[in-house]
Amino acid sequence: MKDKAITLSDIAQKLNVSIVTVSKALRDHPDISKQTTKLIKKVSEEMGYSPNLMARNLSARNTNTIGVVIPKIAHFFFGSIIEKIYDVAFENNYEIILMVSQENAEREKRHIQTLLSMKVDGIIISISQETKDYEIFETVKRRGVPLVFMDRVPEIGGVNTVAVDDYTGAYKAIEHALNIGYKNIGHFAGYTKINIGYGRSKGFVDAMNDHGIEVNPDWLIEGGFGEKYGYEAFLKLYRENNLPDLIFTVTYPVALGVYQAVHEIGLRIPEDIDLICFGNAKMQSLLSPALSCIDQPTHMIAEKSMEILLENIRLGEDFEIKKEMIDTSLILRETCVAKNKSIPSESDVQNLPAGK
Amino acid sequence: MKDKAITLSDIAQKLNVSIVTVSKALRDHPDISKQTTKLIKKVSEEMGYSPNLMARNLSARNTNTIGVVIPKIAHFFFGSIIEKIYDVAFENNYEIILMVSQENAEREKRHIQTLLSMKVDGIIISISQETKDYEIFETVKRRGVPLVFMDRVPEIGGVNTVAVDDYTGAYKAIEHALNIGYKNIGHFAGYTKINIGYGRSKGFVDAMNDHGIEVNPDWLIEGGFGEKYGYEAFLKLYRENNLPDLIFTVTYPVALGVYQAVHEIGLRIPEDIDLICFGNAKMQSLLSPALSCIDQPTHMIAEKSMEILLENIRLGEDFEIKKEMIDTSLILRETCVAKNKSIPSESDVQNLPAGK
DNA sequence: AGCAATAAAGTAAACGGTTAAGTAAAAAAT
DNA sequence: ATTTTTTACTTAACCGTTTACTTTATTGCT
Repeated sequence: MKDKAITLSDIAQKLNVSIVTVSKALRDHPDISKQTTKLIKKVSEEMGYSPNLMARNLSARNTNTIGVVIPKIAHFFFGSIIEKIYDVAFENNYEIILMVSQENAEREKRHIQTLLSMKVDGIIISISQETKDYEIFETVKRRGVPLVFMDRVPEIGGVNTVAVDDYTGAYKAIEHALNIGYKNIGHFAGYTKINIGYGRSKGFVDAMNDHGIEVNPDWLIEGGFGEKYGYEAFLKLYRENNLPDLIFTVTYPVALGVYQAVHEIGLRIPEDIDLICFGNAKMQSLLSPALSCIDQPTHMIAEKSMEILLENIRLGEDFEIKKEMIDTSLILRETCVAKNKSIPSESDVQNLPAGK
Repeated sequence: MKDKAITLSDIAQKLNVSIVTVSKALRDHPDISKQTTKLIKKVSEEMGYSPNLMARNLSARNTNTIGVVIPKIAHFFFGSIIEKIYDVAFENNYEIILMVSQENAEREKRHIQTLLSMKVDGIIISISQETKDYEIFETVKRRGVPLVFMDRVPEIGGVNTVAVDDYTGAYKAIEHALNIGYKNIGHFAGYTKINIGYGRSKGFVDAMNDHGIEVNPDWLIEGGFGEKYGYEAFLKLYRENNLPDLIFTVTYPVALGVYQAVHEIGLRIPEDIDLICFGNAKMQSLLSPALSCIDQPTHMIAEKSMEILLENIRLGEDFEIKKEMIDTSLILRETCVAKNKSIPSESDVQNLPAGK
């Protein structure tokens, strides 16, 4: 009942030529005459031939495949990065093998090993919250597999990185907050072991200090990058009756967690507690109030990462390590616009629905 | 500088045994003694061996790999389905090859061909908006590759499907709307060629008719499943000065588009225009007002799809086609709760941040 | 006309594994 | 003590391609 897949050999037999002739013809090799090539292509089309990629990759030793490892997928930030990566890959005739670590270092390691086993031509990775052991990355380097760290980068040398300028982004946001009159500012900082946590946190602290304000240690809470952490951190402060006037959250999900908690308690944003976060998402402008943020252009992160990786793949040993820093911009909506007073924001043009 | 990857042959040479012995030992084949097995495993560990999956899959003719094709990825619905699929695959020692069609039929077809070329063990697909030609799916069937259609299913027989009970979900929602007093109800219906569009639309129409209300054709607008369509459809009605009291949107992004337009115009939800949509997303409860919806359990969709596919893979020819229907539930928040009057909703327990 | 160059194929080997079919030595059965 | 079975390996063949090297016929050049 079920058709076996057509192979080069089937076509060769039918046409009474050798397998190699077919193989060459299908790849427009000059060895084969125009005529024969045309015939072979026609017949293999008719027979419904599709190459066995396992065999091809095995023998050709490159797979035209890129491995991507991310910590989470059902999140706007990674979702849109991934979407762009897929698009760029498609344009360049590469396939993507996507792995999701679920913020688990052990799983991340296994995924990378699998990618190596699959002989991907290169790897883009955004490391998990818990990744501490960088040994596996050394292995990747030793294998000569091009590697780009994206957004979350470890502190090791000799690797390509595409990171957001977390420090400056956070600094600018806090500076703005101070300018409109805030002094009691808290920070939900996530994991400060990772560059993004560290950079944002440092930007916060420096901005405060540079403006002569001391950071209240009770208001600088570490934890994670997800909603749960924002939710709990806020409840903790609330229960202690020790709320700042403004909270700067390390990610947008953390801010959502705060929204959730604030909603449940029955407080109002920004009157009772004001908020700003690092990271933009389409729907922030639809929150009530619309959430101001530091925008990190996900498409640019994805494009740059792919650009660097593809070039690294092309040049091989001749490629020189690149460290890319992506600029952020402050998007002000209805939070953090005036101390304890909400004013309508300018319409947020960037968030218009994207064209098809 | 760069290490070549270790192969079976390297290990065999070092230990003065044959390649086959190593291959068998690593897979705990009974042919090889406990002792030798242990030694071989130890040595290959030390040497950092990792199997070449291309080679393995080529000769073993199964890849332990599942292909997944979805139309979009940076959307909550697909994002969370994918996340769950990855988890289930991981637990079952399968790899996922994810392809994103971007709602493009041509691209979808190419992706499926690639998956066939990659010799995936099975395919899960949610077809694009525009897919009309089902020929490629026949090819998949003929090749004997297990196939599951998920959420968006075509009208062809003899295939596994996991679909949401769109009709009943829509029907119940409209019935509720009618019960609280709405009569002038519009529907942004997306593509009614696809099951999800068709089912939801039919549920809407039948519920209206069964309650003795005629559907106003001006208020039944077809288009797409994205924000842009919701945005534009709403503006169109607004400009024509022909707004219904309540709009039921085919997806959650369409509703977001409406929110966007409503915001920009300066109208209020639900006072000026009320809204309910098909599809749930974590952040809907944080919108203002919190958006009521028909919840489709993404995790269940993902789990069922994987369950059916894995069983189909296991049983092969003996497997009997399965058609799974997933129930929905109505989640009422702050929209569509009382005609032209917003009341606070019960707290939405399901949307508490998920535990780590 | 004679010989090198070129065009259009074909052959052999390799890619790194797996599976099936031997084989020699050791253990068990008669 | 001889045959049979089991144990522990090895050799050969194959998975479906590609690449490097030959072969054969044709063309071009002097």
